[in-house]
Amino acid sequence: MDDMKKVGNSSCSDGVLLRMGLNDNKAGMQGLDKDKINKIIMETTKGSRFYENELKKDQQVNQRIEKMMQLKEKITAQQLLKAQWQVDKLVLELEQSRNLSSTIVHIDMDAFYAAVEIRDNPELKEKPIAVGSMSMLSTSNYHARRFGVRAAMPGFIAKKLCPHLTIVPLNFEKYSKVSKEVREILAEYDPNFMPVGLDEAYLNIAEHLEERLNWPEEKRRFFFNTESTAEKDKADINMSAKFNEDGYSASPVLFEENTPLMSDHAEKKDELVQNSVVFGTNAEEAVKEIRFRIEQKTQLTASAGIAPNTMLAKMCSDRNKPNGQYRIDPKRHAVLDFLKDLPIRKVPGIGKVTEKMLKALGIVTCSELYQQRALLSLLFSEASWRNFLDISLGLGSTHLEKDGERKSMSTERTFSEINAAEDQYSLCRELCRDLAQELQKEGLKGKTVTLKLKNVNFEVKTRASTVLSSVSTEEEIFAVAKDLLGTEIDRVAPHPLRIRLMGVRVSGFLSEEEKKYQQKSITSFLKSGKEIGFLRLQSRNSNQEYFRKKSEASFRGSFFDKKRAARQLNSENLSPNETVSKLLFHDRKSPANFVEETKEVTDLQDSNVCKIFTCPVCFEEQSSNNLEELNRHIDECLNGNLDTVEISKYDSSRENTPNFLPQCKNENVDECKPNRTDQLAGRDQSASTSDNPTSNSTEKSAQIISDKPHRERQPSNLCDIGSNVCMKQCLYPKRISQDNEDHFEKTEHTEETSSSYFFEAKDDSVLVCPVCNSEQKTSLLSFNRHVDICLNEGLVQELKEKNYFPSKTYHTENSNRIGGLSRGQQRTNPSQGTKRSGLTASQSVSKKAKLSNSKHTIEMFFK
DNA sequence: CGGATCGAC
DNA sequence: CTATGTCGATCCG
Repeated sequence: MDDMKKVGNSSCSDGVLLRMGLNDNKAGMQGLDKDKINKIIMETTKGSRFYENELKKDQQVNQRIEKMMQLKEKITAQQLLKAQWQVDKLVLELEQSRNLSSTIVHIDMDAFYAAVEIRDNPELKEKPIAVGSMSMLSTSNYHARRFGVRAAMPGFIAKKLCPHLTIVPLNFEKYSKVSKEVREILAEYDPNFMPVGLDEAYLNIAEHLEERLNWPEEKRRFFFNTESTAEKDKADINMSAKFNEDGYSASPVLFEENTPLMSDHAEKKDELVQNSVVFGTNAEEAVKEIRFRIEQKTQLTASAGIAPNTMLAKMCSDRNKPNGQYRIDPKRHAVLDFLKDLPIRKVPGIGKVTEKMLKALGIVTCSELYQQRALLSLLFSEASWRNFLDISLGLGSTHLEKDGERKSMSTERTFSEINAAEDQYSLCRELCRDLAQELQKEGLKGKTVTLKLKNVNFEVKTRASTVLSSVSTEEEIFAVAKDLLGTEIDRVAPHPLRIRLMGVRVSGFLSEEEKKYQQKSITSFLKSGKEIGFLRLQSRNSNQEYFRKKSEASFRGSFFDKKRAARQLNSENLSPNETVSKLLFHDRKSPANFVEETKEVTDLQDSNVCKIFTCPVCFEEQSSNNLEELNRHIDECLNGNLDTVEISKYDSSRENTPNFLPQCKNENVDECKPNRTDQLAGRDQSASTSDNPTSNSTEKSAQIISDKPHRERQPSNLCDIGSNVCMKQCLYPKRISQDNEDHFEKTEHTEETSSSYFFEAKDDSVLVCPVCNSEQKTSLLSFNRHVDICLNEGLVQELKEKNYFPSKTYHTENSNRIGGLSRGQQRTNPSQGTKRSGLTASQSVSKKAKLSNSKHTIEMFFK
């Protein structure tokens, strides 16, 4: 059987090979052709747990696509027409607000980590190298890429592709240092530039260009670095050659807004002789200057893109990589020309999945994306199709936003299987400790703790819990996380939880306001208590009891999880001494503590000291100094008013989604969408609707638009014009700089990541199954599976019987509520069977469980 | 709010 | 043997 499979596998790979194009060994001895790369990857990957999971994910995407296609079938011509009309109305508006006046530059260091390592160890030059570890690579040099060695590929596979590959371990400190050097240069051109990771940055050089116009030549002259090793000399020569070329290669200055003075170019040649170079005043020259200076300073090359907005600039920097640059003129037609045949995958934000879904609709290039705009508006969410529209029109951010406040902080680790609960708890605690440390560095406290688990089958789960009082210390976080972990352990009991990754995240941070409030109210509150002269005589027991009472009454019981008691008992399978006591009674500073204090104070009812109290729940000052009343108030707050608190916080922290579409008023036309009419009919009651009760005619709509001619386009990204634009903030790095734990490497991906190296057959060739001879229009991945299945008819039958091809029917079994989601079957509509394309993990657990005839449900999952 | 997914680096 | 870590956004229930 095993042999059979092996035969099947290799014949499958060969089949793929044969159909995928026959250009053998174009790269000659120096590399591998696509077929060989795919074959090797396939061979080393097949059968692994990872691979199986990839298959599953692939299937899920296929189901999403299927669902989308079904939706598409139901769309009537009329609906499409109406959508077209509406979208085009929006297009007009967007077009009107097109802003071409910014000059955005995207700088991207070439193969950054690899380049740094090569620079520091010339031995590596000319060799294929990658940076990372045997389990994961961050980047590779261009030589290695010819062998198919790419970022986000595990090292051991890379080694098979390229046995001579040298893998250099990561050295973040070094990269950071180089990055800093580069940033020093960038800051001269735009003090507000926006770094992205260590190797990329956006600049808005509009101001610089203006000033630059008046700069004397000497200010634009830069010298070659002369103190040199042999290598460096060589580099310099190459450099000057390159810039010489670039500098004089008929640059399209004709349509430049900032046309350089004639003299700029004329003198350059002479200056070169003197070991220096003078750059012109236009954007391209300025960017060449930046790249030149970067190379002189760091011996590393960068690529750059220049365009009217960030999206375009980024795509431009990709164009002439490595060590090149490209500019899109700030003209509408230039933008559209650039996009015309550009594959959507090149667009930042369009990843593997979106690409595949759009491809199913026949959309590959940006112009096709535009052509299908009406259809897309019916098939995708509003955020999505608006984004698509922006893309196809070449619209993007024309200014660089400061990083907003961070929204979450997390840490996670991958390890070889851990299945002992005890180890899992201590690991969890460790993660909480690290996280707490980082949180405190930034003075953050959050209300939501999320636990992330990945089992040995690579299935990822997250479990979150939001508490009332914010957490920030190890103990506080762990108090929440351990419960989440506990529930997951219970869930699979008596089988062990077999995990390969655990992570902890804290989110829902308090705003500055809230922090101050909390601080003030707590301290004043406690101070009040102290002045009353309260004594600590509470026994732990009574605390616990009070605690439980409160929790039962409190909002959803979310904070004081009902399961706490159960968990207390359950955790005795851990080392009793340490764990139980630590798990349960450590939280002197945990949220619980607050309640304790509350009780202590409020218990002292007969005290008669005059003080103003601030309620720790609603933060309101209490007019009464009567402790009994205060006590009652707090009780009320804890019981009833929580909703109010929650809501007000919700309101203040959430922006409303702006809706730019004029109201969909055409009731006489059929529903705009099969399913989501709500999204077309905007919630935005913009003036236009009142002015134009029936915005049916095109003239009317044109009217609407000209009424507010230069209305700033509100970008789909809400932050763009957010209220915090004015907040002058320094750029603080969001990344946790973690330098501990050498066996848990932290990697960073800088280029061509996207994990798309995995079976991505970019070619469009139709795959024909060598067994059943049918054309397979699926991905290589699915194709592979198909052939496997074909090779074994019996298996096919069996799978069919077990309903493995879920295109038809299977129902949720509420008995398998793995995710803790109580999803009853209030829906009896049979068509619901089709509605389950977006399988959640828990759902797919039930699916799998069903497959196995419910013999085992969860066990097999964590097997 | 919680959970999953996507996408970026 | 051996398939990352961190973050934001979005969608759905």
